Amino acid sequence: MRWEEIDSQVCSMARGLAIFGDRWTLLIIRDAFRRVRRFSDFQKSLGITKHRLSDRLTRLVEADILKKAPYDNAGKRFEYRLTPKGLDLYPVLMSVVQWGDKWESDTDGAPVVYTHKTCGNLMNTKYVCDCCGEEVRAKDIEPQAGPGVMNKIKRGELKHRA
Amino acid sequence: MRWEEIDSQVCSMARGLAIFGDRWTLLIIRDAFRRVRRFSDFQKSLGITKHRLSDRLTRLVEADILKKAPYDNAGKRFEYRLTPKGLDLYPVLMSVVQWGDKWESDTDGAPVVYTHKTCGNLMNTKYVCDCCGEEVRAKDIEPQAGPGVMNKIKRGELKHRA
DNA sequence: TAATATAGGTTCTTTTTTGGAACCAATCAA
DNA sequence: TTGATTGGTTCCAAAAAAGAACCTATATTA
Repeated sequence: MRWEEIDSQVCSMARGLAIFGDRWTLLIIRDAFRRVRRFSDFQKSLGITKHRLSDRLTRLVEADILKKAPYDNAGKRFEYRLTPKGLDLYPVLMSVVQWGDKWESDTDGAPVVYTHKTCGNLMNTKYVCDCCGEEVRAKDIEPQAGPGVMNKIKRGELKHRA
Repeated sequence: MRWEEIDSQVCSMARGLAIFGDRWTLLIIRDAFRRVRRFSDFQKSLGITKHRLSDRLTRLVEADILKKAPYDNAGKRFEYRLTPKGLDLYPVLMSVVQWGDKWESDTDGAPVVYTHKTCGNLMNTKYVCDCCGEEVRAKDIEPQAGPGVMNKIKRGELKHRA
């Protein structure tokens, strides 16, 4: 399968990865959360080539994850800021960080720690069921075809999987 | 910067992405969670070329995310199963899925829904502070240099960032 | 005012990574 | 015994990424 076709899968992960499943995109978004906003600052922070950065920023704007806002009087220079859709990626980033802290830290420990302003404590994050509040584990979860699949089957656009 | 150097950053996200920050790897892991275990089944499910799949499986085994286990008598055929380190990626996958469900679903709705066996309800996941239980939002969080950075600064291996 | 610097790119060339097809050896099933 | 299946490897062409040079419009400095 060609990569461009990957988001045609009826799968939210494939659709997500079609947008940020590459080397740099999530690192750009990470920087955006750290309040990096300008082209040159992204470049300094990441060590990415200008060409790549330009391309990725354009795609992120097209995907409505970043938006451009002029910041000089002439209106010819822009900064890139997270949209609500982009801000919503926070759990994705934090879950990667959390995993990396646990499994890929060297003996010095986690590179960054987080204080939760709301409660004042150093924070670890937990992934919970929003209904019972219990921590989510793969084995406790039963996936089933949802409306995005069922409706397509009804209309004959998708075949039943065995 | 060359991509191979990316995991030299003192950043848990960069280190994670060095392992699964490419087109296919997270989709392979997604399939592993769906109990896909054999080479040919991964291939059928993903539409990835054999070459790529072979390479990615090898890397995932090296990264201790999958392990090979023989499944025929002669011990010459293997299946790939998630290790504890691999199983720990569940929140990463689910946070991508959750985001995709919200922002990239077509009008039919989410492709897959999840029942939480523990409480019996259809589940949405929530990312919370493990201390106060409140949902985590970017603006409530104050990142600070952690031991992984501080210890290196003490030993003079890293410069202070402004 | 001229020269220089900076931001935000684009263009060009080389290297690396993919995709696709063909091939291969070991097992299995008819 | 023949053919199919599994789990790959090898080879080539196409696409994507890295690196450097170049470009244009402001802003700054001499």
